[in-house]
Amino acid sequence: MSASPQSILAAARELFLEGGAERVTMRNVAERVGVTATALYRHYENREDLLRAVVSTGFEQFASYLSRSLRGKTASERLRLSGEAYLDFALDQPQMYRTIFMSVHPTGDCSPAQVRAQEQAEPTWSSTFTFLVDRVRDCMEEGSLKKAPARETGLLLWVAVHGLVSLHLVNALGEPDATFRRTYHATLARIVAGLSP
Amino acid sequence: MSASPQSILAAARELFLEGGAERVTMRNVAERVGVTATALYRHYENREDLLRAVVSTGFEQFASYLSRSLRGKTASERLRLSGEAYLDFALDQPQMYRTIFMSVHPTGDCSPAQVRAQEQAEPTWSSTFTFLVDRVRDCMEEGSLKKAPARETGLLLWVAVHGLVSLHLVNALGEPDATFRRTYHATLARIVAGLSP
DNA sequence: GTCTATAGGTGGATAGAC
DNA sequence: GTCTATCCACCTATAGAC
Repeated sequence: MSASPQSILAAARELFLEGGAERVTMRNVAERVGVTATALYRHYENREDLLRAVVSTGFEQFASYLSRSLRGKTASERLRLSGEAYLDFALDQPQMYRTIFMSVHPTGDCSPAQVRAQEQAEPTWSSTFTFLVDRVRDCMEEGSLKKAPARETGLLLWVAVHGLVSLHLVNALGEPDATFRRTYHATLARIVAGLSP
Repeated sequence: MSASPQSILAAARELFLEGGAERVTMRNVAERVGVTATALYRHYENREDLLRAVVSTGFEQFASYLSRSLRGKTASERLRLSGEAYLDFALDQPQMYRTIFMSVHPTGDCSPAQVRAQEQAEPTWSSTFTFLVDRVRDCMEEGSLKKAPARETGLLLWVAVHGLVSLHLVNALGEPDATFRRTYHATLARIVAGLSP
């Protein structure tokens, strides 16, 4: 059996999507690849290193989901598509969403693992926020949103979107995905209505 | 040394507030109480039992925070105080907030631990939601909120409040508590403005 | 009620043979 | 590159002496 970094990463990713980070143990990954645990250390320094690679793929995927929304022809269409992309990612990859947006990434200097996790996570948060603010600004220039500080409006939208998604992902709303999509759309529509001219 | 159920629970609670459930191990608790781990089994059946007791205190505390808001004299004052109580709880007991509102409690029948956790959690979610909806209905009758389906408006407010709090608790907003309080108030004010007559 | 001793489990990581 | 053998750390939980 030959184990490439790619095959190892793929196995680790599978396990992660199935059951989150805790499921990604050297032993579990090795078993799925078809080698022993020690073999993995030829390709990844340690578990933390492997886990970081897994989460990296998640960050990239999230960014690619969001960027799809730029294909919209009008500013308000692009904003709508952003909301859609955000929802799609959360429902397609709930474990990734939890890791990126629902896990603690401390501010203070802590363990090296957490410091590195934050270095990855922070750009994702701030670029998510920035992306939304840009969509909002476009809409304000286009006239489809009331003029207001774009950062405040962007935050308001992010908070609503994340609030909905994260409550759904812990089953606090008690809705299946399909029903939740309607709740999501309806709630956002009401919020956007309050921000429209 | 004598170890009462209370002293054990207190130690477990301390550890939980410091570092979440994972820190609550029989060994850690025992060390803090001043006995050996095996002694704990005289007072709690097992770790799950002890952890459940810890989380129970959190649920009760959350309920007591919320109920304080009923002292407000007008409906809109009570709604405002509810938002304040929610924020206070989240900032006072972030680990508890995470456990109650940011941890997965699966819908399907899973391990006994998760089933029991859900039995505890679900009433808390739905009673939180119901509590908010009641405040909203009061406000609508009072005329301080536009007439609309109270459940939808209540959900909208819960989503906003939880979105703000949970992003703050994972440090996604990069604000210290004091600054965040202002962001919280400002954002909610804008949302409520959109719902006012 | 609390102790010591102990069983049995999961997981990360290394040394050295092949 | 991968294996076996092994060590270490940490956890839950029980049996039986005191």
